[in-house]
Amino acid sequence: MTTEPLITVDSDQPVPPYVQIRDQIADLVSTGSLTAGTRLPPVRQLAADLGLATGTVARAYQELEATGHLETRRGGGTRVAPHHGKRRADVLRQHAEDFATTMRRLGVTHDEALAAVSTAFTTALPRR
Amino acid sequence: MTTEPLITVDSDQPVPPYVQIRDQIADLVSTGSLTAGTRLPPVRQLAADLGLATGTVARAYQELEATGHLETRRGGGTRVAPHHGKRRADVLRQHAEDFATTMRRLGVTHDEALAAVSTAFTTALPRR
DNA sequence: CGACTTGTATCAAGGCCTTGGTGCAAGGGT
DNA sequence: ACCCTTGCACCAAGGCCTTGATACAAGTCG
Repeated sequence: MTTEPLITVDSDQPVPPYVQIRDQIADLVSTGSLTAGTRLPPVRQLAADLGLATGTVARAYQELEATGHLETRRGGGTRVAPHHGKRRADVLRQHAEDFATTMRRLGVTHDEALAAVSTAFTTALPRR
Repeated sequence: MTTEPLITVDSDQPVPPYVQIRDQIADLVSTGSLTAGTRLPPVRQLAADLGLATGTVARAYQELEATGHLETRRGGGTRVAPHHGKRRADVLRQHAEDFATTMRRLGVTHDEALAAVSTAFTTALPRR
């Protein structure tokens, strides 16, 4: 058997393929599973592997470049962008702010929110 | 001029009207702005006020009943459900778990996450 | 410098979701 | 018991988003 496929797409899921690809790669980059400079398969190859059109994969790559996850050069391929350290911090802060905003909207206090997160962290069982 | 409209819909926004209605009411209930037993306008009236079809408002009410925010009785109107205290706790826990899951996925530590939330809470400026 | 690799642009086709409008059913209030 | 209020179901119309396929442009590498 070949190497485990980097990306998989489940057509049963309601979320469109290009989003699945985008989010999966974003995760791999954010978690460090894909290090800076790592080259990704060309759009045609990945599209062929997944049974999709090139434009679909291209859209995923494109949005990932816009968010700073990837860097692309025509003829040179697509690679993981170098500054993902700083980006992770931004992503973390963004998530924290969204969470805080939601909590305030619900009328949850600072301490209450922290306690909930702490509990969730220890309890946290992956539910996927 | 009449009383401040409880709900408003902005057709320019990309999010569909029924979602806008649903989320706004959900917020009002969660924050306690609408207390248990408070009666909401009939679907026809709210629809007329907003320039929408009855079915659109009905859908919002329906989903809110499914999530436990509201209770509806034909002929009796739609009212805020009584147990929103317990519900708020559930919602809080759910958000906390989602946040924790995301943080783990990003490889963020327990302490790091708590610090980020704490910071976000003090910084948090409403962004609407 | 030239052929090849790779991402990009474009446009039509298809599907999914949302909305309007109308008629119906259930329950409330007098 | 009756009439009225109110939510619900249904169905067709319209719009937005996504996809496929193909042709094109821009770099790369020998």
